Amino acid sequence: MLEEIAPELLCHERQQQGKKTHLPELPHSERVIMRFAPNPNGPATLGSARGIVVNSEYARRYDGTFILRFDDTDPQTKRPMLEAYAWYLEDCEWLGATPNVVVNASDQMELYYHYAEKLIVMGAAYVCTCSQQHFKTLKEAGLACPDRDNAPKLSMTRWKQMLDGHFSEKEAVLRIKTDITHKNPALRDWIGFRIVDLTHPRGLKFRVWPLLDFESAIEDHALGVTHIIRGKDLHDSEKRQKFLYDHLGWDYPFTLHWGRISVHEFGKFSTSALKKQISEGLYTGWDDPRLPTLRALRRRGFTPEAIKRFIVKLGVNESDISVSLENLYAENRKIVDPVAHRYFFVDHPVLMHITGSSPTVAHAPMHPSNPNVYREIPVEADVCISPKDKTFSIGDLVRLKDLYNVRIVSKEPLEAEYASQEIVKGTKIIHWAPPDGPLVQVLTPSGIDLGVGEAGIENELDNVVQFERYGFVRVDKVEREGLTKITCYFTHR
RNA sequence: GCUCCGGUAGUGUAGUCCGGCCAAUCAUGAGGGACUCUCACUCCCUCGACUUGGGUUCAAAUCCCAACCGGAGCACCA
Repeated sequence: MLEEIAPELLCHERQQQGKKTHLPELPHSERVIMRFAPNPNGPATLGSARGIVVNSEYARRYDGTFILRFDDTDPQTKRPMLEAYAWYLEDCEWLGATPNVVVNASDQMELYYHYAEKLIVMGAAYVCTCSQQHFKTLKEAGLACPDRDNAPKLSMTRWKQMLDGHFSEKEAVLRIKTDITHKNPALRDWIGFRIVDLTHPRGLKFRVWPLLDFESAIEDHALGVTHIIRGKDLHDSEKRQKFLYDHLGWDYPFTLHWGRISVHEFGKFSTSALKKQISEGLYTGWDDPRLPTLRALRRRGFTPEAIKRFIVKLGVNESDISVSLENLYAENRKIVDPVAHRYFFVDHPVLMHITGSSPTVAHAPMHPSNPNVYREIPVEADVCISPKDKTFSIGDLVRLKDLYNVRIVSKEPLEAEYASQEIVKGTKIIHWAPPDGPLVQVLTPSGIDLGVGEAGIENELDNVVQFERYGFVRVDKVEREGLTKITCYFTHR
């Protein structure tokens, strides 16, 4: 209908949409194949989520293909972690970014060797036996290594020697010819392959492994990648790879870069640093609520949609950014608040003895939007309240939410007497919990809050609920033997 | 040191390509108020930015030059 009346309006709509999501339109969008290419040396973090979300969103927008590729060709320095392959896939799926294709770079070794040999034959690559230090000196002076002019045949012989064990680690590398006098030293004759005498975690027994620039360049072409979005730390990397594309007569994909992202609440983090801290016992695991991993955020009860919106709103910008999780909290709150059941939870509870009341049952709405659906909390003559709420004075009227009003008789010990039933405007309202309620511990990014909750929370396993006046939490674990014990992960206020 | 990139409110972002409609958008945040049996949600109001200095022009956030500040790469890591 609208297409018929005003097709240009629809087009406009799409433009607006692009602006609204902060992701600008991509050029050459007729055909879009994009990839996210992590090294699975640890689980996905909030930083990885940016790569997953932005790449997959673009693929979706243009009806293209989203590829998850594991750049796992370093068995040594950034050694892949076996479990992480599946974790990444899990996290992608969780974020609604199920890849159309999943590949392991380490499965493509024959392909890389094929091109290595092709380049050697072409005279575009050579085996260099300079020491690391010596080559650096030459490079900085703009001088070629003597091996650079070796005949392709000789280079090929020496390449085979790299493969068959004639050379040991560090004794020889395969370099890609660029321009030894290029004004940017970083681009001069870079290394395509090096020797690593360490079995790959996946059990692969190659000893000559490609470095990122080679692997990624070949792989992007093999997969038909059309658009690349990645960190600007790979800026020079791209220029290196373009030399390879020139050698092979290929066109380099369209690329975009983003700057470094640092999150106020997490500071700067790296997968390797986290790995170390976990092994030292600083954290309980990769899903410790204090960590910026997707597994941790999931456990804390963040919705994938909120993470997606949070990331998309950052846009794609080359400037480095420092963002607060408050933005993520706001997004998540919008999603979770309308549906999260309300419960009372009192941390570090203190007992309030109430006189003059008869046993009753409090009716508290599961959600403020519908008072007809409520929890029932039996109350005898005592409740628990939070010490934070003990700001009242003797004689003050205090409203126990959804229960009744009491008048404070004594603060030490805490005693009150029943005052009235109906709400009195202007009365301080506090939440409370029955003394015999389940034991609840809330794991927060800054520590553990121990307290008591109300019955019913144990039925919310895996759900995000709101502990009134405390914050949102995800019910993580329920132990029912004897006294009910519940473990929650703090989401946000 | 060499090479590259970036600088719009506290934070993130739109606008910069193709100067004027930008006394600069939206979100988040902060302050205030309304609503509410939550310090949540919702609604209203307020706060707050074009790094600096030159130049071009009738007109500059937008173009040019310089400076300053910030970042990245210069690994047999990704």
